[in-house]
Amino acid sequence: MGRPGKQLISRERAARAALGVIDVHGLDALSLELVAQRMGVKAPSLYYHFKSKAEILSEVARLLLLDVKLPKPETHEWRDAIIELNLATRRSILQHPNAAPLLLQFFPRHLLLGAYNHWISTCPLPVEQRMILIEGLERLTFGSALFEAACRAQGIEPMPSFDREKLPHLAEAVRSNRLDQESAFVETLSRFLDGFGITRQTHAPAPRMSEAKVGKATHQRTADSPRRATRRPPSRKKPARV
Amino acid sequence: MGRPGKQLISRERAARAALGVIDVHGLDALSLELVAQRMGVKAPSLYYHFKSKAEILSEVARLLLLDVKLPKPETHEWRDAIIELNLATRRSILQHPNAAPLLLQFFPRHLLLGAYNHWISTCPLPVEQRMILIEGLERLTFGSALFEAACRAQGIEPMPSFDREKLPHLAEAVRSNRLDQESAFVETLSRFLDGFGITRQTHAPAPRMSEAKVGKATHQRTADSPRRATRRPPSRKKPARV
DNA sequence: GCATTTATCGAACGATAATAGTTTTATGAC
DNA sequence: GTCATAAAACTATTATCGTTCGATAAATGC
Repeated sequence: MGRPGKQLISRERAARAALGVIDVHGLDALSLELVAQRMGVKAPSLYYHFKSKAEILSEVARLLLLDVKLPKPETHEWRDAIIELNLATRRSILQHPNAAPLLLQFFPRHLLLGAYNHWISTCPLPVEQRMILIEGLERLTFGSALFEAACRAQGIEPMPSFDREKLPHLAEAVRSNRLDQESAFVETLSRFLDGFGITRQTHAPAPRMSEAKVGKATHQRTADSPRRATRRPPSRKKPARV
Repeated sequence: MGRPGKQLISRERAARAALGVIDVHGLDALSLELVAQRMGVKAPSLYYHFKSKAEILSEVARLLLLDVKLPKPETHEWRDAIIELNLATRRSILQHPNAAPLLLQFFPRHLLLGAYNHWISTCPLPVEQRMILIEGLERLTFGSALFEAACRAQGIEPMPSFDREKLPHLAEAVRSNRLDQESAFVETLSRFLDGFGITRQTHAPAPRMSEAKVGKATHQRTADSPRRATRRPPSRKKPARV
């Protein structure tokens, strides 16, 4: 064929094609031939733009984070904003559950450094604790997203079936847990931030047991506390995605 | 050769051989031929005991959790014990950084259910919060271990080098963070438990970081902490550390 | 002692990542 | 405009690896 009039392959286009293949056929079934086929080219041509299959996968991992839909800043205080950001990150990852494991091998942390710098600069904590907080959030968010992605990719439930008679306390705890996975994630973030003393900063004098917190935050739930149905993401206006 | 006098291959032996290969050569370089070679057999023989390579990898993932050295129970209160358990889990995983990613694809959660049942039964929280706590700990522990394993497997540092002039706040936070990865992990667990109001019960004289029992990062808590954690969002505090 | 089952091996197949060399077209200097 | 060079695709090929199949010989059971 020789050199075509217009360039057929770019790193971005190839990565998107690969992501598409992974979404449909799964990570194990990804072959360069499928990627090339989807782009209307032949497999070896990819080696002009990438030096290996791993390099393509690395680019796919980059895509997963590049596509994070950032919530608009400024509107919230630090705690709310960081929860929203991590939630948005989780949602983006879970849009491609089959590709998510790539984030482990090819984690593009440099993509995050700018954001980290910003969040650290406004973090209401002593400086020597800020890295701990940021890294903890990172592990929670990606750990949570990756494990749930793995479940979805395999079509299994997060909690496998087990003998309720043999594990009664676990069964009771599972039964009593009213939160879906996303709400549980937000709750987990909230608790972690609570642990650092980062609570919702109302401009009124600090309430002892603040109601109306951002995420899902948690009050002691007595048996008759009316619980909001299933999910209530931090932003009031944003409906949870399907 | 025909049938040998003594069975040469067992699922366990094969999984251990595979784990050995992975430790030395990495996950990508794992081939059935290397596994068989290490056992003194031929590759196709493995298919008498496993139906696929994936099944072998699944067994390897099981090994990673089976080999967790459980700390002796009863000696600590709930909080310390759960931190020790998660720390032990993390250490076990990090003994095989190259194999760790297998835990994502082949997570043997059923191995954990018995332990979860036990920890839930003694968890000092309202029942509807216990699952959130346990799952949060799971994500933190495995997320942290997997990401650090990935770093070690690739021989890179957790925080990549960056331009200190462009990201001054991040640089300052990194510089001020005195905790190594393991201590940071324990600190993260502690903060998360704090967020649930699960604080240390002992009123012993405050141990300094380096000599604390569980890791280095159990911070002393003021003696008036309520034990039964209904809800106590800790107000902002500055633990005197370093 | 003989048939059956068990647990290995050898050979071969198909898929696939990667390399090498070829071809055609666009680009830039004169 | 012409021409040399680089760009960007292709074809052909190789090597590796997961997997299957049939053969084989030792162990087991009646």
